[in-house]
Amino acid sequence: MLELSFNQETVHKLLQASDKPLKAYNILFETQKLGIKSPTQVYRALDKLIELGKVHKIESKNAFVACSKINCSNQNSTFFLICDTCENIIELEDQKITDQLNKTCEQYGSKYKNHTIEISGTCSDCN
Amino acid sequence: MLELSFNQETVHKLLQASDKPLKAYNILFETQKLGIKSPTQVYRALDKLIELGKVHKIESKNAFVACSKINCSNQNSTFFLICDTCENIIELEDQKITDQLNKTCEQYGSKYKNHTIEISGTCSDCN
DNA sequence: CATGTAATGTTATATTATTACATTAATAAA
DNA sequence: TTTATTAATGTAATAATATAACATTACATG
Repeated sequence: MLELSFNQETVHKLLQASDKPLKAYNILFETQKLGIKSPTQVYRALDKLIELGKVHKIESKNAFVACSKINCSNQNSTFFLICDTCENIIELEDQKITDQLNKTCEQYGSKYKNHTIEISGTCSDCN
Repeated sequence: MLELSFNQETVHKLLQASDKPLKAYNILFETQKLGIKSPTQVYRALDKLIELGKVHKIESKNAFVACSKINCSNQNSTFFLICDTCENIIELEDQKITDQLNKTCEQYGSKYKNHTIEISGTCSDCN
């Protein structure tokens, strides 16, 4: 799996070109001119891209963004600042937060696998 | 708004009685015998309960849990440990994490409003 | 008891996501 | 280079999640 397939590449490029998270059906509409025809195709591409760490799902918005790092693994300390006003999104890493979460998990005897961390607010431009 | 309405109470009680997050349509099926008839009614009750801090939405699962504290406000430091295996969920608060997140927001000039923090893994019983 | 707000009931529909199954492409092992 | 295997595709149908719209009823409070 060195290279992305056509559908994967198409979806990935669209996400990379966007400064906001995109919803699956918006991705579908945008890529229909390029040959993608059904939701299934979009979701399959997204699944793969997420697995590869090239795309993240924003759970609180049911939307998807291209990874802004080189390539995230699932085990990363990634989290998001999301602007309520302009929908801009910043992807961040902070080992301190992940360490703290790990510590908490240990206290409860839980084995940490991965996380969703999404902060809503207003970005510097909007407040 | 001292007391919950019938629909709100019905949905709240069901969630309180459950040790797992419940999905909206499961709530609907369970409460149909009690008089609730449509998705709208369930979602309306959930919206209100969330607003009151009596229920939380688990974004990564599109499911809902009763707040295990007295009553969370939205500004709380709440987060969740979710077991992938048994679906058990633990609601926690940790001011340190929230402080850290706030600090990060400040660095980016963002104004923190609220957050979604969901940790997946396996609980002490399942690992 | 009038008035405004909150909640309800009901129907329809929008949005998000998956299943199922047949086919084609790509990879790599014999 | 054929064959086996895995990955990706195409297509249609449908499941699961959530909201819109509008008419009505309950209810707090001034």
